[in-house]
Amino acid sequence: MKVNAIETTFHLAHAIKQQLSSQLEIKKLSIAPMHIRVLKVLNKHKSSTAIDIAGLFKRDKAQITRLVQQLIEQGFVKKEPNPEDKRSQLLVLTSQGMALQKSLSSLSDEMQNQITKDIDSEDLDTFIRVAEKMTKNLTNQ
Amino acid sequence: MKVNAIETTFHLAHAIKQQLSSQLEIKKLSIAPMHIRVLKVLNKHKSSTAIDIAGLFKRDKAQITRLVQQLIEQGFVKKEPNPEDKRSQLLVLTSQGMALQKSLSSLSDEMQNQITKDIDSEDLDTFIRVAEKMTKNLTNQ
DNA sequence: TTTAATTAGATGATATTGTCAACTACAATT
DNA sequence: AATTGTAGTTGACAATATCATCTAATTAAA
Repeated sequence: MKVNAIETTFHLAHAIKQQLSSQLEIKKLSIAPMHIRVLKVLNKHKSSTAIDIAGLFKRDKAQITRLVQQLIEQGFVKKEPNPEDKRSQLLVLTSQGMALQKSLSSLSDEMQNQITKDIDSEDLDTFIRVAEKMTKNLTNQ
Repeated sequence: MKVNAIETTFHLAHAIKQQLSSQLEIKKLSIAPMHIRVLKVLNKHKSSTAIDIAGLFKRDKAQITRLVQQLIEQGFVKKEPNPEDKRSQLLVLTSQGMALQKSLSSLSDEMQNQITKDIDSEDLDTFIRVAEKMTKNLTNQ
């Protein structure tokens, strides 16, 4: 039977979201997946702007504005002036945000281990390489 | 640099959705991704019930009720009594639904070709196998 | 250098996807 | 016959996403 890469990807993405939300509930972390991804970016690339994040995730900037607003309301992120451009602001984790990011990062590691269980590392590399190539095939067409 | 299977999957799933919606717009097909997936299932497995679809996609049955209601309103699906259970109904494509499915299926084939371009078939098999294993790792835990 | 075009971000409107709880009607179990 | 379970519906609501429009600031062009 011919199997479909699109359908397979949708299934996997949905399974990840469900497992993530169940793990978040267990750990009493009340935060949505997209917020988690934003925190992760801000932790890795210090001093990103909203546009940087929009570009990274290929999302509309309006969505990023709202995600960031909510993270600020919750006290996980703060804005700092961007010396290079007065239109934009640098987004920085607060100490609360850093603490949350630490918990989220260990949860993410656990999930990563669960997902990749009994998959050999060569196959895993192939999976990543193929997934990235597919993404490229779709966006650079 | 360590790459993350979760993030990679999210990127791919999003790229697929964006490309799909852009292709649908080009082809003047005004239908949402989940509706497409439901039509596809009804085309393949004749006489499915709402619960079958919910199980297949691992979605809440409330969502399936609404997807099906919309497909019925649009004239693509009809309900037929289920002789085996008066609580449920068999969901069947109308002739309009079959016609739409045909267009969607060729669009899906085109996208499948685009996605898998310059990926050798062994790597593609590995991708599918690994993705399915990951999904299993997440759901059967 | 003034004008014109572009860009960063915010905001309103709206669509899609998803879940949970409560309900009805029917089916299966005890 | 009474209880329990299941199929599907409905209401409420959250999360994700995009589009159009606006402002203020920046950059490019005249």
